[in-house]
Amino acid sequence: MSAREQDQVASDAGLSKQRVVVEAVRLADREGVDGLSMRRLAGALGAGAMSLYHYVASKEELLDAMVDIVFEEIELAPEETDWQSAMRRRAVSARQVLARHPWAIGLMESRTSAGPANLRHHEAVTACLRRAGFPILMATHANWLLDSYVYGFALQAANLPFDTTDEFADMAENVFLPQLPPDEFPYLNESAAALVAAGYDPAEEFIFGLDLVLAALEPLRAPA
Amino acid sequence: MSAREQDQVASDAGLSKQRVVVEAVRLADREGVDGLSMRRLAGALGAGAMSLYHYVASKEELLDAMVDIVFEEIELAPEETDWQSAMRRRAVSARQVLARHPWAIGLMESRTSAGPANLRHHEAVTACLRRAGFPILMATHANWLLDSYVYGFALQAANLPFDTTDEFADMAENVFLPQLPPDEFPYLNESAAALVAAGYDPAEEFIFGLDLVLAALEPLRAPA
DNA sequence: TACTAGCAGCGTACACTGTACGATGAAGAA
DNA sequence: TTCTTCATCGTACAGTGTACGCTGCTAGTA
Repeated sequence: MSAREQDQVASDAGLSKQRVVVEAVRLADREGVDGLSMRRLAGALGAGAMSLYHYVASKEELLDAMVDIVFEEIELAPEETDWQSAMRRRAVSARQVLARHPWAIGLMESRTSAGPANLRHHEAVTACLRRAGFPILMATHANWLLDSYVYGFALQAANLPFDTTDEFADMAENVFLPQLPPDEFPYLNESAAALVAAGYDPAEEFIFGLDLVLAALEPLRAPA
Repeated sequence: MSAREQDQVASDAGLSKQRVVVEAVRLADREGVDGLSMRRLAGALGAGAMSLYHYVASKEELLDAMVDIVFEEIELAPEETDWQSAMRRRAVSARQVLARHPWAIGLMESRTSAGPANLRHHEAVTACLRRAGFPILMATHANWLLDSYVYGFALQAANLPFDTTDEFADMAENVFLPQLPPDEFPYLNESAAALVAAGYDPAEEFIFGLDLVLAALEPLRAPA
């Protein structure tokens, strides 16, 4: 089958691995990963359940492919700017993508194989750090630190029920504070009240830690 | 039922929420969270499947309770030392616990309710930071940064197939390097080779980023 | 044209899941 | 004795992943 015909099929009614995986991502975004079953996915594609197995060896492989599609949405570290700007852009992009597909975070654990998109990111990040003058070991440390921060932040943000200043204030006053006995949790009470009063904005939290980490990494560069 | 009788039941053949949840954690450790079904759990407890529902409203609630048990294993931030030592101890303990129960990391996402053990940790960490002189907003930032690093690191470590210098060298030489075309991934090739040659030890990776973060947070303290 | 091979698609079936419902039997109270 | 309460569990049902094998279409060959 020629490449042209493949495109034809993919954009038409016929199935293809692309179409299956993309629709699976859409379904998981809409209904969560628990709502993703082979039968429902097939239904969304107007096909029979077993037809999917012509494009995907198993549900596990489907999940792997879904995770890799998510990685493809993340901006690669750009080459033309200074290393801190490049790392910041990639981290912010990753955070946005993982906020769009929160199910992908939990899926990364238990999935040993790094997909091709994941590998390309590691290469681009390593390239950026090495060109900025980080020795190999320091670039490895920086890679771990940055990825840990991004994934960990996304993981925490995924189960918090607020994204904006107003939502935070609402949750703090109507849910957190009433549930936290002041004598048992004095500091949490103090914090929640003070953050609400100060108009705390959760959306800015990510950048703060990110910039702190980037600044702390700066001295680890060797003079070029 | 008195507290004594409850203990009796818990330590005897009879069921109890404690016994159910503890056995569920053991099963998940042994077989992964996918291998944990109500029927298998009941079997491990020598009971019928439906008996579990007298102690747990649903499997969701069971998973919540399992996550909270895991949090209980993490050392609370000690009060008697300087803030950096206290934070380091807690972070190292959390990393160890999450390495023992890797399934718990993926479970945290999708679980909105913070259990009591989780709340106690946040209180203890906040208390430590506040006493060390961090203003409320800075303590919040530090909390996010430290937790993100710990969880993100645990998440990454959970799907890596190596823990020691030897395992890393073996994987790098026999799996990574043969799979990475040098022209497409020049920097990853260079890094893998250099790290193997230098006897890279993955076990030390966690402390490096942790100490870097702690040092970067130090200047954010306000003078007491 | 007729025959064939390969292949996309899918219907059925099986072992397994979470759990609703109701039965069973034991223990204690009246 | 009878009644209530409660832990335990058997059965059943809808839904899961997927092995197996049947269709019908298309391309190629003779």
